[in-house]
Amino acid sequence: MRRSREETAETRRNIVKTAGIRFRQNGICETGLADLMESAGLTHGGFYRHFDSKDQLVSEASAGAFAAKIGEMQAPASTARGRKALEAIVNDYLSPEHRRDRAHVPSCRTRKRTREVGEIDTVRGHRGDPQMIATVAERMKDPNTDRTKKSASVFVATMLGALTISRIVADPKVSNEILAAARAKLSYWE
Amino acid sequence: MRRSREETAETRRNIVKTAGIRFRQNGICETGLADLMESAGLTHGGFYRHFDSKDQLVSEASAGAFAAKIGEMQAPASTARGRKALEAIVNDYLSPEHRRDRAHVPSCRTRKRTREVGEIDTVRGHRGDPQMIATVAERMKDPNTDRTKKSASVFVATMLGALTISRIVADPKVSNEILAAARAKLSYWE
DNA sequence: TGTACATCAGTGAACGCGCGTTCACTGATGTAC
DNA sequence: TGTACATCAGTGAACGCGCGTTCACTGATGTAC
Repeated sequence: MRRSREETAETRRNIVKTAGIRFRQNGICETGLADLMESAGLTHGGFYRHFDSKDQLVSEASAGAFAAKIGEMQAPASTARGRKALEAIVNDYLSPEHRRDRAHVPSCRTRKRTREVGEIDTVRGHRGDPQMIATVAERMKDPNTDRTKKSASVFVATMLGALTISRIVADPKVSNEILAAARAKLSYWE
Repeated sequence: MRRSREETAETRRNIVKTAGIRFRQNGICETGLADLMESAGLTHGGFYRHFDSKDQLVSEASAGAFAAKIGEMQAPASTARGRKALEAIVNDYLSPEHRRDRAHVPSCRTRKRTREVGEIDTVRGHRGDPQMIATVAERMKDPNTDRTKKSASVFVATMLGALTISRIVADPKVSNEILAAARAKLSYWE
């Protein structure tokens, strides 16, 4: 039952979109291809008409999620500068919604190779340079100075660490307190 | 070829010790039981004379590593107080040696269940309460106040985040700079 | 515009690999007498 | 202190499960004429 070009493209987009959702909900390793394809309304055999491997899908889906995240961060941030801009980033990054994201589970064995994805991409960007640090630095006063770059990197570290701990801690009350404490600290960062 | 009680206990200790090393070097999932047992000078069949499952070994090995880490942290920390004590903790936690540790890869599928281990245990402790935060709080002035507890949790978040980012970043120079920036920031923490 | 053939999206089953786990077996240690 | 039997640490092979990947097949779309 061959499909038209449009239908094919639509199916592919649908798979990527579904993957984005499932990866976030259940984690990447925990989402099997059969599962995923069923969610997308297909059988798993057809997967390889669209992708060379699960790895490829993971890359594509997390690239999409990454671009969306950076875009989100830059949208409110670009209207403001300094304190306000950073606040918007922090509030988004240290939000309960982001905490719930499960696509961050970092390592997954596909055949021989190990791929790292998820949260890491958000921090790192896709070419190895820590893009999130750059984004934060841009919003600080005196960007491009060495001092600011260092400050931004520790700023991001604090966000990432707080998010990680908030995900680890069992008690949701304690977890929220940690996020709040980090937000407070970051609000008068210098 | 039954072994004497002493030999048996020795073998068991040897397995746990070897596991500690291998897990740190190669990660937990990446260390297969066959590999591991061979490193310990045995064949993998005998593993189940000593442990019910790989999970059990992982728990035991990381409990050992965890205890050692906390002990290490508390040893120099207990001689000093305030700034000095924290400095010792930070220097240890944000050291290149700790960065090289690969036992932190957090998620691993063993049959049906998913176990989280490694770095997480160091932060969390073994009963769900964030033990590392408590350890840091104790070294601050006015411990037991709410303010200090919050400060300590963000302090630990910053350490954890900086370590995580330093592990992600490809360029070792940048990686070191991030660790250094975090150490600097944490040295005048209030 | 129609016809004939190639293409290929999607199906459903099977393959294969890694790796944790089990098992029959061996022979030295431990225990009962 | 010796003897007979049970136990069990360690061996090496086999099992089994999950899951990514491949494959023969189907029939609608795309293309050539």
